[in-house]
Amino acid sequence: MVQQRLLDVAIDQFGRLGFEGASTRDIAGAAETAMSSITYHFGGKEGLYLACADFIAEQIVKRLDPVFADLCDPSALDRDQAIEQMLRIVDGFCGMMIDQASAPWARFIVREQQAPTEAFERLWRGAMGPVLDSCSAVLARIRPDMPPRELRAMCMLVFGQTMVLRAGRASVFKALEVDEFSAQDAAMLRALLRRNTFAILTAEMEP
Amino acid sequence: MVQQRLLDVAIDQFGRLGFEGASTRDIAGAAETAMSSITYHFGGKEGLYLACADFIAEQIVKRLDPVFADLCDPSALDRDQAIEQMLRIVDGFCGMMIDQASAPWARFIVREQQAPTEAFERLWRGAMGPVLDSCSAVLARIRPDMPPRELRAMCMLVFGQTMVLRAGRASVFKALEVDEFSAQDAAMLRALLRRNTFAILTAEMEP
DNA sequence: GTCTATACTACGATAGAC
DNA sequence: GTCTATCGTAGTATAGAC
Repeated sequence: MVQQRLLDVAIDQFGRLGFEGASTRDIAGAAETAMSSITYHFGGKEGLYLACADFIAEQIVKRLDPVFADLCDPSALDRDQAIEQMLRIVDGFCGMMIDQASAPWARFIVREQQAPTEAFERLWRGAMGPVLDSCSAVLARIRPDMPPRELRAMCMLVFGQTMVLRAGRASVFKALEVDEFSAQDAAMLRALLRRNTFAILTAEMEP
Repeated sequence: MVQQRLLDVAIDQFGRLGFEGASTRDIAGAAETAMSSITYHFGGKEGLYLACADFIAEQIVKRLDPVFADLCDPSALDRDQAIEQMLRIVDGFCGMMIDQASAPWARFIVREQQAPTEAFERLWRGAMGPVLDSCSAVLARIRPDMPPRELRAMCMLVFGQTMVLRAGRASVFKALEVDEFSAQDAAMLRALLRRNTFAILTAEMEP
């Protein structure tokens, strides 16, 4: 499928070089098609860019689906169940962040966050917003005292611990003195993350 | 100073548009000088880019200096002092991440991390590496049982919580339903972060 | 639907006046 | 040191063949 090949290459190129830096010539070339296919299928460079955002949102939802599948009604969870659920969610994020498959998506998204455009709106509405809603619903069962905005902020901070594995990957590599994560590294990071998250979720309110 | 104006504009443009996306014409124009000044002062586009990295590293070290100033010998700290020190460091990071002044640096750095070049080496050697070393030395006093690589990984995860405030700022804004951080938002985030960090640092080793 | 060919614009680098 | 002028290259878009 030409469209799919174009999307795959475009996500990679836009992620690495940015919207302005990527060239439709190169994208079409790497997708082994003519430059004018972009115009035909997506209406131009910008249309291709937005289609990338939509596609990524779709993929993220698909990737996280198993994590959220058995979470039909968060308000039915008791505290311990909610904690266990939250640990599973964070571990799911962590897996996605460590996984090589998320690299192109992550590059694209991280770049969008720095200077958000219409593409970010689509990413948020399509994937990130719904995920945050689910997370804060679970967290609300653990911290019933917390106001909604604080719950959401808390989710973002916890999420930040996993995000650094992607958005700050070059630094994490330097810190661990490696060029890629070994299975042992991944296991260590997951274990640390689970422990940190558990500590955060179960801490007393007043330090 | 023409050089300084060029650096300021270049950090902004490179951060927003990437190396390939930014144009020396626009940079020179916004810095109110001729395009050929870039060749004269920095040897070309790439020289300017690397000079940006060096300048940012310098600024970060300067910005964090008060936080690390009274940390001459981390190995002399007892556990409680080390915890207090770590909380101060994280709060310092948090302040830097929330501060508008760090926005252009962050854009530049986050972009570099996605596809590291020589500029990232300079950022790491100049600022991030030394900061990590200091942090893990302090953390070692709190977790004397932890192997060095795990200490460094732990620092990165804790750091991730603050990094999300910059690298994932667009998402945090969405989560809090704002367009910029109010003083109250900043205070809430700092308080949450302090509490989370305290919980992580003082948690039992086995969850 | 997919390609080739082409029009038009903007890019980085540099030579040379001042 | 700073500017203007210009060269060669690479960008997007589009018209038209097949």
